[in-house]
Amino acid sequence: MSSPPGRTRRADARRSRALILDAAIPLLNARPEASVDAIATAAGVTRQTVYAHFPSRQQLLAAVLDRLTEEALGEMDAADLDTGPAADALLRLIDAGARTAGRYPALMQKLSALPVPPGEDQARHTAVADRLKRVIERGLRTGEFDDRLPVDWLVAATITLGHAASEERTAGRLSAAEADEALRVSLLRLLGAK
Amino acid sequence: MSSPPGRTRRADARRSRALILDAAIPLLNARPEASVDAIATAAGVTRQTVYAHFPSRQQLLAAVLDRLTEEALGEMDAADLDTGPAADALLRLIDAGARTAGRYPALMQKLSALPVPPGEDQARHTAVADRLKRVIERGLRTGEFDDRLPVDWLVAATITLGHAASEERTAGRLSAAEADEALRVSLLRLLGAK
DNA sequence: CTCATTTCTTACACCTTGCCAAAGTTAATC
DNA sequence: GATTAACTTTGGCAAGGTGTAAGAAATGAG
Repeated sequence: MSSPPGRTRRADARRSRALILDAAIPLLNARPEASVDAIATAAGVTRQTVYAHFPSRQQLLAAVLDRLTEEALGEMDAADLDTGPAADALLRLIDAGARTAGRYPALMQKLSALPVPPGEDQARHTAVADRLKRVIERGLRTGEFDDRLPVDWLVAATITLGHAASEERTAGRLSAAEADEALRVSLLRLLGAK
Repeated sequence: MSSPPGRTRRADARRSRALILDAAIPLLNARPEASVDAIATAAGVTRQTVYAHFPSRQQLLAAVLDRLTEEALGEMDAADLDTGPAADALLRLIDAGARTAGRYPALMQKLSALPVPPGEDQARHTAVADRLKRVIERGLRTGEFDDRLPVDWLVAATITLGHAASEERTAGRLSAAEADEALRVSLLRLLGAK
């Protein structure tokens, strides 16, 4: 799987794994039903090599999701979250996440329907949500946000509104500017800002 | 598909179609990857009969989605939407929709990842969203809601918040009462209710 | 009752997932 | 640099799913 205890894998193994994921992401985004064989071919590798790294198709998809999550986290951490008004930090955070997710819309759609291994999802959810949570909690502490709703709900609602705005934009029902503005106003209202 | 021009189909054909959909819904909800053959068997029918009614697996799933949408619309129309405060009507509406969708959580998850035939989705989206839109527009006219955001965005945001509350509840992160309350407060804030 | 529609049976071609074993290659280690 | 273990490839197999087809049997409509 991702990291069997601590063993050091050979260089070509790591490279193959990376090649597979690198090829899988754009391919699955273009054609979400792409077969394992198609992914292997796109990666310049044999199907059996894929199975050497990922026990099943689903675990491959899970690894793809992990990769994308890391990518998003990278962009998120580039936005400094402890500076300035919590509302602004929140918007920067949402924007960073949306930017990554927006790069692979079809893929995100597919991955969202993945079976949820109870423990594992927690980690991914936490990784993204915790950053959001920290910012929201800062806003609550400083009185910038209203604390009459549970923090975890505010986190979930913020994420889902971010998704919605992203979708309205890619569906062409809102321009990029309109979507940004709608999301901004909506979040401020939701959080009972100021 | 649903209604080839206007021909009158034989009684047993209509019955078979209904049997298939009736069987497909609970089966797919329990096991979203169920094969066409499994669905046919559950319906007491042959696989070829299924293919006689639905050209492909995906079109069968689309028909299932249509069926569920009708079901939800039925419950939605049972709640009278033109009476009392728009906010209350909105909550009744959301609740009706959530009740239907909540009956088949796994299935909804799967169906949400269906390929979207551009024209066709419009009809379904409109059917549900229009009812929401009408209520929201009433609230805007009466000044009950704030009109500084596009109506269509408010509709989309309302739907997505409804989904989120539903998920938080089924995931056990919020009790039913907490979810209701969180959704109520959030919607009122989002809509800028006075 | 007759006929057209619908269903059932049987069958086929094709694709995908997973698995296995043996033979080749490549990188790590001494 | 040679040895050894890890990794990849080649080739192949079984199970199961989708989609299509043709003829026989059943069933509803007129």
